[in-house]
Amino acid sequence: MSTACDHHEEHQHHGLRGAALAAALTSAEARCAATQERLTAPRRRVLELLLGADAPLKAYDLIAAFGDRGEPAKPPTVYRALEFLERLGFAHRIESLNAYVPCRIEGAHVAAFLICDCCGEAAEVQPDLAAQVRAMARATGYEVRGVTLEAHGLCAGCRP
Amino acid sequence: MSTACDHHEEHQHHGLRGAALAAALTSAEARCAATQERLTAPRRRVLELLLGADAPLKAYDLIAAFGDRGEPAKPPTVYRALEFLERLGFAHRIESLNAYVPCRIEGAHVAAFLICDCCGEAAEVQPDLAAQVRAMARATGYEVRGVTLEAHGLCAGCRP
DNA sequence: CGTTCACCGTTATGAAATAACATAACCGCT
DNA sequence: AGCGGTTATGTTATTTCATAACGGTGAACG
Repeated sequence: MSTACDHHEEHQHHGLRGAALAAALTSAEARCAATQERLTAPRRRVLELLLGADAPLKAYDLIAAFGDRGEPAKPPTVYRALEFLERLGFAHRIESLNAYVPCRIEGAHVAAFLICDCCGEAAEVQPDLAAQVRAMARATGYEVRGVTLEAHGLCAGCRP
Repeated sequence: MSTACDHHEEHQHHGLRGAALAAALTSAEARCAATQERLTAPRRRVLELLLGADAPLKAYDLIAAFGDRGEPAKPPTVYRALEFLERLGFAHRIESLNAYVPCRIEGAHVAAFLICDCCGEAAEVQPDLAAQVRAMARATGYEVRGVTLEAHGLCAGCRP
């Protein structure tokens, strides 16, 4: 599921549990309600799985974990939920991993990640690159609609 | 092959032809020779296809176009060549498209692209984001090994 | 109360990438 | 030349990732 890091002790968990998880889901419900969007059962379930995970999840990880007692979901169910969650800003796709993470930085932003190739951690950060990319785009008449920024390397815990 | 742009006349060609293509390949040979690397037949062929293309090519486009008279290559042949070309800096993978382009900016750099979602053009640019990403990384002890930056939007020719 | 629209479940298929193993070319050495 | 390590290629098969297409269901709206 994730590239395990054998030379370091277990990483701290990032996934939400119990009350924190429930609170995050309730918050998501509220944000949906505010914009006439519906956090339906499969969408909610996929968001729950993402929020509870300690590392980026692949689509087929979600498909396998979807059911309550081992029954997997059908691929379109999960892909449709992911599409919705991305559209509303609840989740991001990490292109270079074919994997998904819940959004960790609420509010308007360009999603950017520092990905550890050893332990699999993907830290979401908030770069101020809008200005630069915009400047470059303006020089050529290009209109930016979205930016993907993904750094690969080693996190502090995995550096030698 | 590329998302055609029906509301604008044909785009200028970016692909190299004839003498320019031959010169680029010869230059690549020279750069390989200087570092004890070998630009073998399949590698050269894949590079030739990338250099001649007007837009990012998918791996299976390369596989289909590989042979002289329609015979496709086997997937590993092309994937291995692409791996080599990326390692030497002759080509880049665009993660958000699952596609490949020849490197258009010689020399050390972080590859960055302004991708037009309408006509498929992918302009390589040279952002000065190393400083920013490095600063962010240093703050958390993260060691950067590579950065993917891909903007999606509309190029000047495709804007309404 | 019926239409409309978004959403869902399901089957099937398509597209992208790699595993695993066998063979061949290159290179430096004696 | 002949050997042996190394690098690259050929080949088959499989795995992983993603979407097309279609029919049914239920909330929302006049």
